[in-house]
Amino acid sequence: MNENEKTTENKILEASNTVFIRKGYSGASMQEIADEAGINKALLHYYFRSKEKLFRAGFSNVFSKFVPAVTEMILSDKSFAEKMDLFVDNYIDTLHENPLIPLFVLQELNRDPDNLFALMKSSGMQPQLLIKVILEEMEKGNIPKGDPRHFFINLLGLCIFPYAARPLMQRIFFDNDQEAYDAFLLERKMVIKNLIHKMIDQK
Amino acid sequence: MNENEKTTENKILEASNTVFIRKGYSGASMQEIADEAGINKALLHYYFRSKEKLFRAGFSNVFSKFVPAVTEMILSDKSFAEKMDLFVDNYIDTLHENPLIPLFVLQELNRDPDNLFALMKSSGMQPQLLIKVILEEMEKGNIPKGDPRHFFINLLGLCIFPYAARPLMQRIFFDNDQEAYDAFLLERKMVIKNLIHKMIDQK
DNA sequence: GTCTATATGGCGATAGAC
DNA sequence: GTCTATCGCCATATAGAC
Repeated sequence: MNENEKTTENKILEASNTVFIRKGYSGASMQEIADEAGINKALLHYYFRSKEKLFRAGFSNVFSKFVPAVTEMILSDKSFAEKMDLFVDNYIDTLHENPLIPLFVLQELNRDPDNLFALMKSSGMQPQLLIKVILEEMEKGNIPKGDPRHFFINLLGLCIFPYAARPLMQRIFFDNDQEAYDAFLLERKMVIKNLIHKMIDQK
Repeated sequence: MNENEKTTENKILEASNTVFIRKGYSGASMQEIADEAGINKALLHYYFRSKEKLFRAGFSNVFSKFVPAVTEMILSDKSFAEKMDLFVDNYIDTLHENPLIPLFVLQELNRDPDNLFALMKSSGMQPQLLIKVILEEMEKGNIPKGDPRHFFINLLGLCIFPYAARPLMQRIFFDNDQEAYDAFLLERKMVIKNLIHKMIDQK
């Protein structure tokens, strides 16, 4: 499907995601979204009545991109260590293709947490499943016992932070060299997997 | 100094930080800041000419809160492991007292990275110093060799992420129980220190 | 469905009285 | 220094022609 075959609705949704992610909710304007979509401002309201409704329509789509990495990992019948490797690889790849999403999610998460939480549930994400898997592994003695929530939040922080803080980190540590930072981000797959292995290693 | 003895300028700065941190730059309005400060909108412009200038005046102050944790650590003559412990304890304490700052910084970092970078330098932060310390320890053979930037960004991600993503994490994993999440955040001091020790442990 | 034109309101910023 | 009143602009949203 090329550019001309896209429905107007799809063009709007793509454009709105681009702009909302770039500028945040308050920073984005309907005019800018219309320009990005190559249509008129009034048409946005024809399709999505209000800015808020347009935002929500696009947002669920964005959020759901990160669901497959988790579910694929949980459903696989590999060992726990291999599941973690799979998760990190998938998650970083998805982040790398959608590098602006973390900041976008963090912003929205502050603006309207209830909305975000609702979207997360409707997107089919089930973090409790992962917690359950971790607890089972602890029971089986495969990994050290502890609060699985620390484990999971460690994992997320290690993966997400370098993307959310990219503009600053790239300037501080890489002379604002974009390619060098991209390479660094991909290196992190190995770094994080090694660290996870140390976390689940029994001494 | 009680509420009445504060200068108007100070009241404005406090109010602007509160509102900017709560709503982000675009989301905050001069009217809301004036209300928060208990003064008139025009007075904001009398003291700080523009919204942008008001923002910058308050921001440098906020950012500088995180500098002491780093410098104190670097200047101490303790072992590397102890330095890391010191850093984590100080950093998490500061985050805990200013829990909204991470998100605020991340937002601003996307809106105007150059401004943020300039402020960071003028606040006296010298991340290169930490990199240098880590490299020296690697040379001495005290910690495993590797890219010190991964080490540092791991550290930051582990500390900062749970604060930046708090509204979501608290809902997902703690039934939105604020006290439970606060306790969890403070537990992380130990969790992160243990993890750091595993990172610097030579097998 | 898509456009131009416009209504309506809030925004940042300023003028000027006190 | 502090206020009220207001300017000019741009935001979201709507009306109505085609």
